[in-house]
Amino acid sequence: MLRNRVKELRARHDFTQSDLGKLVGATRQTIGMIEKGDYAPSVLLALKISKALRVNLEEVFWIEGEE
Amino acid sequence: MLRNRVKELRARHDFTQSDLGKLVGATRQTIGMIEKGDYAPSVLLALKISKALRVNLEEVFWIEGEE
DNA sequence: ACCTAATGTTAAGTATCCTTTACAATGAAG
DNA sequence: CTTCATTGTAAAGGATACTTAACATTAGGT
Repeated sequence: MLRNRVKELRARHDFTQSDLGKLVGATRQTIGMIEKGDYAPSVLLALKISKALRVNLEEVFWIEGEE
Repeated sequence: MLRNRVKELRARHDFTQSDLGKLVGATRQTIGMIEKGDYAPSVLLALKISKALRVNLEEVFWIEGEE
């Protein structure tokens, strides 16, 4: 349902999962799970992630199948 | 921490809490709680809400105190 | 071959979201 | 004043997010 580009955008900044986790106040496991698509983060964490990756939230997270 | 303009934007569309809830697949109570700031929705629900309100997610939800 | 950083992946537990049900408060319309 | 739609609120429970801890795998550097 929810898709994301966290892994791609994180790599673009040369952040490790740990780096990004620290930047947004989450664990590396949480980042890993989100990248894998295992679960959808809260909007709070999603906002922090998109801010850390310097893009709009919709460029990181979007609903699969929307037009 | 998380602030939002759901109530204001919902009124602008003449949606009741029930209307918006049905549009996004949530209950009116959930919408009410979000408007009240009682909790931060999932990014999935937040995306659906911003889509129903026809604005970018960041125009509906934002982190208090960011520059 | 060894060491280390990074990632993958599980399991268990805590925290938070979200629903269902229920009842109260408000306000507009008759 | 009554009726109805809307909203506020709260408790209980189910679903999901997130953490901590642990161990495995991969890749690079020495």
